[in-house]
Amino acid sequence: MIRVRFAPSPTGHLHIGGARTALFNFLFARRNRGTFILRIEDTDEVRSTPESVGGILEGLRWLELDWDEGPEIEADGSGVKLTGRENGDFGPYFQMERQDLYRKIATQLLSEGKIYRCYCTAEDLESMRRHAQLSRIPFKYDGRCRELSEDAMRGKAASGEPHVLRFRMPQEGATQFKDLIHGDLSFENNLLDDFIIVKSSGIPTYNFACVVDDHFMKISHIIRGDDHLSNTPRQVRLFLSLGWEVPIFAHLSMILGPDGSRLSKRHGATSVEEYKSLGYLPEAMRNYLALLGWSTSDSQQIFAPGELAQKFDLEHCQKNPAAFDAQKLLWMNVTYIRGLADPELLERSLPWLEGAGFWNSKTAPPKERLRAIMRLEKEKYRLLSDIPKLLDFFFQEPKFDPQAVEKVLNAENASQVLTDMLAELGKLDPFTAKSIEENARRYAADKKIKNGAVFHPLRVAVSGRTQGPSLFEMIEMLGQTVVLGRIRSALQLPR
RNA sequence: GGCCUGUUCGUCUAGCGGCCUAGGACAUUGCCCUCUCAAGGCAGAGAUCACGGGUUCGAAUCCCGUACAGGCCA
Repeated sequence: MIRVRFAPSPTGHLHIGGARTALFNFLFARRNRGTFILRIEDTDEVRSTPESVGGILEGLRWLELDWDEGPEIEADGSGVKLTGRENGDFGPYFQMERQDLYRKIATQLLSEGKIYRCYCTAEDLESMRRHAQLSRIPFKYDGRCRELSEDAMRGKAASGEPHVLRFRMPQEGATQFKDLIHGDLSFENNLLDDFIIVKSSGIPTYNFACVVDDHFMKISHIIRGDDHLSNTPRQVRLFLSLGWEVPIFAHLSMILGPDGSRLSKRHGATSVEEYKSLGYLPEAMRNYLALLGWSTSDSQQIFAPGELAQKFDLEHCQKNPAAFDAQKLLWMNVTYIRGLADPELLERSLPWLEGAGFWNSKTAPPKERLRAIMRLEKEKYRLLSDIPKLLDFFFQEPKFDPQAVEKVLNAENASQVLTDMLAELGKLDPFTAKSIEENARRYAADKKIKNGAVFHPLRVAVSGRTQGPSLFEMIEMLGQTVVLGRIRSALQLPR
């Protein structure tokens, strides 16, 4: 039975890297008819926030990475909310609610002598660290509390001195584990120190809580970023000393910024939330993220719905880090937008049209008309947020681009052309793209001027700019009354 | 500083000993189409497979070293 998990710390937004890890876990689960579990690792008391939990869940939901077990949420218009209930038989899925379990396991380990109390203070550790630095050897806890005498131990315990719990790491041999991406890996034990499993506050450390949860949640495969690779031998050691079966690992390479350094804010948007509000489509995001560090043998780029879950495998995951390429993401978004059927595209862009004040559910314009307008520029939308920007002149008076006015409307003959066309278009019936075009071309031919000398001023007059949809369809869509009005206004423009 | 992992066009990647005079995609260049901008079509440029040694009849592919990058512990 395949069981995988995504285990974010709610200390910030859902990062691109986290989203990719979640995606790979999700795809692996779906591909193998396994279970995808969401666990919240909130043991960092100071940095964890409920807002982060909400944000992360919302991001996952937006990407449609639906988890089979974990916190239950309900969605309303404004976002997702925790219900306080959970799905799955292996909860709770918040680590802070699993303290009793960690304590129980720690007690057991202590009684078996596999861990020990360490009373070293921060100052003690600091001096060890300095010492190590001075003698240019790597810092490693020296294990001085490892063999405290019974008496000393009892004394310290009686006086209630604060202590941590440390794992008794074997000093010889090696620890190996299976990694589906890197192959079998082996680490020398003597390089690992007696790491802390419970802090003096009584809160378990990441390495400990993670192992306990992965065991009790029956996780079969741990798929995570390779920044955890160095932690893995410690965790394997814990599994072993508890007599638990060790899961199979898969360490994903990191995602880097375009300059090759770790992806961070200075590279631009790094959270899923930002991409959502920028106007990216979740399916484009998923597709792009899937291809960061994974590929098929034929380098397929675009995947139909469900196809990723069908084809995904860990064997084709890249070992080396991948640079995040915003340009390719954008291309992918364009591809997906174009692939959307018109009604679907309209539904998706309604929030943006509404945001721009071009639509609302009461005053319309009717969706039929919106769809027709949107179709005019469909191949030009890179982001959903481009749509209102590109189409604004259909909904409001054009904002004249000064350069366009200077270059086109102030050109020789432009006023004459517009004046003539005003008359021509005024008597045109029917007012269709076809009739408008025939009329404009005939006019140019009669006057022996270039088509462009007619078309360009018309375009700027009705839309305010030099770039836009097919001129005649645009004019038809605007309608005779509006077009005549706009040409008149353009003729009044200060020169 | 130690350890770990990695290194194929600018970028994402295919490749798992002969099919590679290295394939695809994004970006890029030119041309065509054209009422603008796009889109589309066609053509092109771009990687001595990090470097140096081996192993082999034969290596991008296997082994060793070096360099560089990233990660973890500090």
